[in-house]
This record gives sequence, C-alpha cells and structure tokens, in this order.
Amino acid sequence: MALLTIKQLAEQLGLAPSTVSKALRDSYEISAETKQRVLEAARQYHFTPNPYASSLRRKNSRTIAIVVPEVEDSFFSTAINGIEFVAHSADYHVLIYLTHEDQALEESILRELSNGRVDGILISVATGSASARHLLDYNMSGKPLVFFDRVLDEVPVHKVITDDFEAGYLASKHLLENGCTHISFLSIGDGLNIMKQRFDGGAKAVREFRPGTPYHYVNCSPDPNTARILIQKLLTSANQPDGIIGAVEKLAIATYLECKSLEIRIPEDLRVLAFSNLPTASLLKPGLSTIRQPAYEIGKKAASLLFESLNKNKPPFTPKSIVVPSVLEPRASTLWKEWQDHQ
Amino acid sequence: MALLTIKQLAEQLGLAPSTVSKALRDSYEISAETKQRVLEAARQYHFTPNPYASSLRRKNSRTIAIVVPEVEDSFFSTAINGIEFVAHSADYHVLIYLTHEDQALEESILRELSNGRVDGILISVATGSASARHLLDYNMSGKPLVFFDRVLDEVPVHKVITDDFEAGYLASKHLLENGCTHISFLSIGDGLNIMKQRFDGGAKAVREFRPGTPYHYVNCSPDPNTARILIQKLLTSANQPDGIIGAVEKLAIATYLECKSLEIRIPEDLRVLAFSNLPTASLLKPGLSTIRQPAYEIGKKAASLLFESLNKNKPPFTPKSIVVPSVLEPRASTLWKEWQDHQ
DNA sequence: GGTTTAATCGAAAACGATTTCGCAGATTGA
DNA sequence: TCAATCTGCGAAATCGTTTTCGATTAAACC
Repeated sequence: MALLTIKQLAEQLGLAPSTVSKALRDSYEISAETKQRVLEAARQYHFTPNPYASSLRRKNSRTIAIVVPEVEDSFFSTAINGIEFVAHSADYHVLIYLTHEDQALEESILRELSNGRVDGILISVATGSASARHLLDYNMSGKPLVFFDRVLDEVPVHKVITDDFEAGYLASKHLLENGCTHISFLSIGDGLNIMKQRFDGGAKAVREFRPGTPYHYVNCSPDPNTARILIQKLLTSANQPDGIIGAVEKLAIATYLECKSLEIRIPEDLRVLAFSNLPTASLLKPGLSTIRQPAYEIGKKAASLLFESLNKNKPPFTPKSIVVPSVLEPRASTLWKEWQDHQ
Repeated sequence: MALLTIKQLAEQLGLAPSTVSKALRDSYEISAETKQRVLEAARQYHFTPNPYASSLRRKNSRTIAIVVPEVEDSFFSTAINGIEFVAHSADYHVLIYLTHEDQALEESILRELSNGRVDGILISVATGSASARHLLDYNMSGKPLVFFDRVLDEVPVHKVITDDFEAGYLASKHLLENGCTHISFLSIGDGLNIMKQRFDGGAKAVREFRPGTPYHYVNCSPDPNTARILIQKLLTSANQPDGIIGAVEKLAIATYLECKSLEIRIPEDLRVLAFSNLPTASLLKPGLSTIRQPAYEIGKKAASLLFESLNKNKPPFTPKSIVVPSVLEPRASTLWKEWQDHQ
C-alpha cells in the first residue's frame, strides 16, 4: 500500500498541493472552511506528510539523539525515561545511541550525527581520557548539544549535573563516621569528570575528619567482569580496605558479588557505599547505602534545556550548568557503628 | 557552519553531482581513480550525504523503531541493548518509543510510524485488552514488524518469545514442591498473551501435582504504586497466599517491599518467585528465585529477523515464531523445604 | 466609478540526493 | 575502415514537501 502524498490528497480535494500544505499547518492564508475540509480529508485518509521530504525542505528533523554509554543501568534508563517524556511532549522523535564506553565509537556517532539527522544531542560521555574534539566540532556546527551527568568542562554548552564533589564528600564522611580506616574509591576509568569530582570530594572529607587515613583511587574497568577481578584483587590484597565507595551502580553490584564469593561480611568487614539508583538497594543483603541521583529530573531538565536552545533563534549563548542535588541514603551496608552498638 | 552538499563537493572536484554520488556508492560506472579522488575529498571535508534527501529519494530510512512499554526494567533495557547491537552492526539508526503501558499511546505511535519514518518496527506490546487494529494496519503497509516477548497472536509476523507456558509450569511446580498450598499469580494486566501463558502453565502444574490447590490470578496494575496497594491487600486478606509468582520484575520488587513493611518473612511465611532479569536477584534478602529470560538474545534475534525481512524483497512470507527458553534459577526466596530441613 | 486593500488560492522553485538515460570518446571486431 | 561495443561521465528528472511570489476576485475606500 503506497503512501498517500500531499499531491494525491490535493487532487482528491480539487486543491493545489500548496494549499493543502498551508491548510495543514494552519496558515492564515487559507479560509476556515477550506482548512476544515482539508483537515477532515487528512484524517479520513490517515494522511501524514512524508517526514523526510518535510525535513529536507524545512531543514530540521524534529528528532533528537540520546548518546549514552549504556542502557542497562538504572541511572541511564531512568534518565532516558525523563528525556523521552519531554521529547514526546514536544512532539519530537528520539534516536538512541550506545557508546559502550568506547571513545572511538562515540566519535564516529557524533560525526555521523552532524550531517543534520538530528536537531540536537543529549549526551553523557564515555569514559576514557581522549579529546573532546568531536564534541567541540559538533558544537561548532551550531546545533545544540546538552550534557548530562558525565560532562566535559571544555565544551561550552548547557550541562545538567549533580553536586558530585559534595556527594563524594558526604560519602567519605559517612564512611569515616562509621569506623572506616582505609577507604577505596572504585572508579570505572580516568578522565571522567564525575569520577574526579567524587573522588576529590571524598579526599576533602578525609582531610577534614581523619587526616592521614588511607584513601585510594582504584581504577576498575567499565567491564563488569574485569572489574570483578580487580575488586577481588583489591579485597584479598595485603592492605585491603574496610570501606568502599563505588562510583557507579555496576561497581556496587560487582563488589557485593565478590564479597559474597569471598565471604567478606558487609558491613562488619567492609562497609560499602555506592553512587547508584538501584530500585532494589533497600532490598539487598545488606541494604545498600547509596548516593541516589535524581535521574528522571536530570533527564527532564537536560531535555528541556535542549528544547530551549532549539526554540531560541541564535541568542547570545551563555551556557548554563544546572546542579541538582543527590541524596545520601544510608542503609545497613555502612551502618557499622549502629551494628556494633547493638552487640 | 552550513553543511557541505554533494553539489559543492562535486564543484570542488570538477565533477558532476551524479558522478560523485555514484562514486560514493561504488558504482561500476565510475573509474577506480575517480572513485579514489572522490572518497578522499569526502573524507577530507567530512562529507556525509544529507540523510533526509537521501531517504526521500531512495524511499528508505536506514532507521528502525523500538516500541516498548518502558525502559526502566532489566528485561527491556537488556533487550534494547541486544537490538542496538544488531542495528549498529547493520548501520541502522534506532528510534525509541515508550508506550508506558498505554494502548492509546501505542496506537498513535504506530500510526505516526506508518508514514515512512522507519523501515521497520520491533515491538513489545502494552498491556490492555484493546484491539490489534493498529498493528494489523501497520503490517498491511508492507513494512516489516517483529514482536518480541509480548506478542499479539492475531498479527501474522515474526515473533521472538520465550516458552512462557512451560516457564509458568515450572514456576508453579517449584512452588508446590516447596510446600506452597495457596499460590497467587500476580499479573500486570489482562489481555497480554504472556500473562495468560504463564498463568495457564502454572495451572497445569497445580492440576498435575496437587489438584485442588488454590491458585489465583491477581490482576495488579502496571503502576508500581497501585500494584503495591493491591499486593498489600492480598497479603493481609483472610486467605492470603503462601506462594507468589510475579509476572514481571516490578511486581517482584513491589512484593518484597510490601513484605518488608508488613514484616512478612520470605520464604517462611511466603515464597516468592518472579519472572525477572534483575542483576541483583542473588543479592537480595533473601535471594530472589527467578525465571530469567535471555533478554539480550531475544533482542538480537528479533532485530536479526527484522533485518532479514528488510533485505529479502517481498518473499512468500511465512511468519516464524522463535522460542528461546527461559531458565528457572531457584534461590532462597522459595527454598522453604531446605530451610525447614535445616531446622 | 476607479483604485486600494484584503482574502484565497495556485504555479513554480526550492531542499539535496539518486537514478535514468544519453552522449561522447575509446576500443574492439570483421 | 566502418560499425558495434564499451567506458566514463554528465544532464535532467525525480522523490514529496514547503515557501515564495503572484494572480484573481471581492470588499472597501474616497
């Protein structure tokens, strides 16, 4: 069944294609009754304009792209949900691209997207210390780009982030308050802004509350399997930590799994705190203390900023950085003090 | 920075646009050395053809759509990952649409997508007993459509599913073997094929192994909050069950949360088994027994079938139904017998 | 009544790529 | 040597919309 074209619809109505087009877009040039007729016919025949012809002519696509490292992660899936909500409300379509934490892949995706396929991009960058060239280049194309969560400071665009430094500070403070004397910060890779912020925040807490306490940055891998191996090595090493801050959800899960197989008790032997949006955090054994990010809000805000840029016609652009606070949710996995008191 | 067009590139090269186009698509009409020249220039200037002009002319979009109820669910996010893998390999773009279990929304999405925006659709349908009209209509348009997991039998297209009846049977059998005398099957809504299959499979096990055992279908809501309220009502009712089969991940989480707040012990007071792909199943308190679906494989298979249809030029079409087996992973949440023996 | 002005609509030119078709010049075959 | 074939490329039509720019008629003004 070939699709109906505006030309055929016009013929049916005894009108010119241009008239039909204008009627459909509610142009002032067309009389109310003609509009009525056109609308009715369009509905009757289920006519919708060919999106590609339309995009070609209008030079926009009513489509945005989400570029994220992965989708099997509560933070990202929730953020996507928030983005989709806003996009759908604005009657935009959403393309999704996964970088799998691969810089080269991220680059090729961004190069490809700069050919006009999308009107704008929402991105949370992959780990890896490579350059921001591809993002700067995309930005130069004049089409809006908004970062969320994992940002690159050197690119002057809107950003929606959480107070990572502060959250890292609170995380570390919380562990210290619960008797930790040796904290390891588990990261998924260098070069990622949020990793540095979270780690540095933790360092500040150590300096303030118990200076000299060992506090190490452990570069695990984004790959769960190799991460587990590294965590195992860490937990069985001579100076294993008694407190862990997992920078992302996957590292928390890996830590729990490894503790289970090594029979390391949480929180007795090891206190665990993680940046995570796991819906099951409170149901784990023991309940996982988390720094929860408002993922849905972040997604919505980032998308809103994108559409804001999309609708403003080339203003004097001053990039905003919106910071939405994360919250520390202490649970059994870190409540060592309480646990001790109860004995 | 305005985008480079093929015309401008041709001018740079002293060639006609048609020649450049043909060279880029490796046409036999163009000499090797000209191709070389064109390719080089294209790379140098970062030229990629305008996708909308291209799609308009070629009447295809190199884009597919994923239509799913939600993305904050391990099954769907993993399936999406599998789909994306295949799509990316085939150099296709992926649009994502969320129906939020809303039939009307699903309909409007499918109507919209039938205007040629995508070359094909992968869908897992929303709950609700409404008609399959929109899917039948889309199918009539001649563009391929593939179901995964949540299928509609009346639409004659490729489907990738799991052995739901069998899995329901195993689930129910497992609960009976672990001392359940009253089983409730928690569904997220009527009219969904997989719900019926899973429930009916369970009924068969009851008939076979302990006929007469109360076995009820409980229609919870897809909305977590109302689901929790209904579950609470169930668990505090006069004849509350001692065994629960959760049809989807969210219901398992809701059940656990509710048990926690009602201080119902799992598995002592209630055994819980759920269709779920939770990565934390083994880490819960107690470990959640699951029926795990091979979500990634399902996604990959479904996408492969779609591309198969896309590449075949209108064959005598016979819809395939691929069934990939789920696996029962028993954990502490149902191991009542063992627990008893240990006392 | 003649001239503005407004109100509706249509013709035709884009948008940027692809494809058909034809045209040269070179090569081959008899 | 002349026709037939082959090679390599370009001109122009086309995909389906949107938009610009007139054109036509009717209403309004002086």
